[in-house]
Amino acid sequence: MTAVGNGAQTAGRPTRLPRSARRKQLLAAAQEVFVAQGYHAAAMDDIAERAGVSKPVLYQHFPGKMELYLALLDTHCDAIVAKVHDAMRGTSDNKERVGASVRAYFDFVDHESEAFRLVFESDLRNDPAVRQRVERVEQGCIAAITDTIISDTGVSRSHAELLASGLVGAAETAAQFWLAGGRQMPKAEAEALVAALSWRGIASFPLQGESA
Amino acid sequence: MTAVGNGAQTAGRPTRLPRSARRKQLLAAAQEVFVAQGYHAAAMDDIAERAGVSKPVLYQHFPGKMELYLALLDTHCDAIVAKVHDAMRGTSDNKERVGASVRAYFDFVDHESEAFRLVFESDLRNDPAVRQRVERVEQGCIAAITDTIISDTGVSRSHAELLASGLVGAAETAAQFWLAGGRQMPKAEAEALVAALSWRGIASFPLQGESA
DNA sequence: ACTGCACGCCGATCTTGACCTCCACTGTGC
DNA sequence: GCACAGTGGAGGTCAAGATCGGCGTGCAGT
Repeated sequence: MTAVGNGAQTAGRPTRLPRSARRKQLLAAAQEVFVAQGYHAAAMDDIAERAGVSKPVLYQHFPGKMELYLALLDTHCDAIVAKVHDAMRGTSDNKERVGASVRAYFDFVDHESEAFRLVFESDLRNDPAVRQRVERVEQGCIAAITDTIISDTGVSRSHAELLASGLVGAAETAAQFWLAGGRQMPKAEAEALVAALSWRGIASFPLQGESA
Repeated sequence: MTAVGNGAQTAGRPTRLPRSARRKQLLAAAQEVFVAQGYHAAAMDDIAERAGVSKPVLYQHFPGKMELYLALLDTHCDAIVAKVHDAMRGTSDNKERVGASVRAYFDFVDHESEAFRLVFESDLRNDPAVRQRVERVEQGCIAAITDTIISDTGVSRSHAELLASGLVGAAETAAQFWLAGGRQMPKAEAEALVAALSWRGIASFPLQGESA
């Protein structure tokens, strides 16, 4: 659908690309196929065909299917964590922070839904290398929020982490739901709703110290 | 680890089981292998060996790997939805409902972590049949909560669904986090924390009607 | 401008691994 | 003592990841 570079290229014109450009094009094609089919169902033939090249070219750029996938994953893994970090550092108003975090997730889903699905709907979580990276993303997001929760509410680290995981899960699942439902609601409206839910949930926490 | 029925059985004693019992045992063995290895990495040989039988027996009970997996999935899919439904119908106090729902997730994770991982960490979400079932689970949970939200707050269905997805995501992710972290906190404590977060988030919603 | 070279690319192929069935054995009822 | 039902291990098939000999194109040197 959203054509990669040159898409299905003319049979008579085998375009000759410099290595760097070819590599980027291959990554783009691989991303489309991996997202559409999942890792296992995606065949190297599909990726090569999508890029308009043959398989040997693929193997001249990447040692194997797994390395190709990991290269893609690494490209996007830091993005969402960085966005959440920015949301935390961008302001000192906690309500704003919650809103910005939620917006970060929805932005990610809205503008980079492919990357989102690649990271959060990966069918390779069983693989140690992939698992490590995906968990690192969620851990990173949770950690960023955890620190703020601790410094502003004083709850214990373990409690703060659990709360942060809940908030992250809410934003993540809601964003995913909004995307899966076909964006049936303006993005800003969905963001506001989830932000309100999250903020009301977390806002009053310092008031009631929880007993162990 | 958690031995299935008779575990690795003695080579000299080919135990003879009635069909029903054999089937249940095969399902149990398959569940262990699928959870431990994931669908793709799990080999039919492994499952047969784990059950202490040979492959033909497996194929006399299930037509193929996929059917075996689906049978397993179907066994557990309804469980979590039913628990959430029960949580909704068990009381008319909404705070209790939130607590019971959260407890449902944590119970599921605590007592049936294998089933949980089977459903929520499946590496077959791309397969239409599996995708349908997993989405049906989440849709079912969301729907159960959605109805209550609508009838008690009067927000529009689309808004209620998004809120419900957020709550479900919070419970699900928090439970997963709690499990992944090695249950570093008493279950009741974690439940109470997440329930408090969710309840504070959703409780005051009717008060502030959101503009369309 | 003509020729030889080097390089990126492609079609066809190999091999592995996993799902799915066929021949020999063992224990039981008459 | 004998037939028989059900089990266990060895093999077929196929898909998909990974790889070799040819081809065409752009460039340097005379």
